Amino acid sequence: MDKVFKALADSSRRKLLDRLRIRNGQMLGELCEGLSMTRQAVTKHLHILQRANLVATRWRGREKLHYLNPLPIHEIAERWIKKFEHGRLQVLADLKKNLEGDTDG
Amino acid sequence: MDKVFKALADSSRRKLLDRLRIRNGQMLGELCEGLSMTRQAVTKHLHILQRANLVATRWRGREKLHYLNPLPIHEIAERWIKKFEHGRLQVLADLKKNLEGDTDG
DNA sequence: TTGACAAGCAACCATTAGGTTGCATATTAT
DNA sequence: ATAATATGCAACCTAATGGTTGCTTGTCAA
Repeated sequence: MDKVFKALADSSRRKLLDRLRIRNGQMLGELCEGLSMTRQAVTKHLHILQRANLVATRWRGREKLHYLNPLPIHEIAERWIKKFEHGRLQVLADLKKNLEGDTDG
Repeated sequence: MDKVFKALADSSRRKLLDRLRIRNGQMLGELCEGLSMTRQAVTKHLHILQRANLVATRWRGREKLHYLNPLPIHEIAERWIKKFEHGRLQVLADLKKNLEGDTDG
């Protein structure tokens, strides 16, 4: 779980995931196109995404294809974010109450 | 958006949010209890959460109370994660197809 | 088989992040 | 007033992060 959060913390990596969502199965070179970063930098980002299990790869000859795995993101939504969404209105009510009602100082 | 992702990337900070979710409106000292970290470290984490708009504060005398704001988390779920959940099954189907069906090399 | 292409590996660098320590400030209770 | 409490501020340190460069390896096409 921590690896996923860490992986998602960088905007370049989120951009890479976005690209794969739009077109899955791209090779490294394709993913590098248009980015102001060296190939090596992209490689490192992709490795981090792989270690977080957000990206799976497959060789086709000399080409390495990258596939998005949205499951970890789904799990975060399910196991973590939902906790906070559940209490959303409640917490907002609390906040309002505390910021307004309690202004006695 | 980036600040929120960055803020959520650290497990200590996620823990602090958890604590506030369980009991909202805690002061610094309370949030420090039981953590193997100095008060200053916690302060820094809370500042990062504040800058990401995940935590709001309010002074009551010399005590600084901290309130959870789950809205940014909700927005991430809405604007970002849903994109990936939407295509989840599709992408998994693609992945399966590409990993199995195409094994001609 | 030679050259071009796709990617890997390793060393290095600058910046940021997480954490500590020491001291200052403001509020409360005695 | 004084002491204890609750927090802030600033400097400092180490390790991790994001990035670069140079060189090597493997694969495909001519």
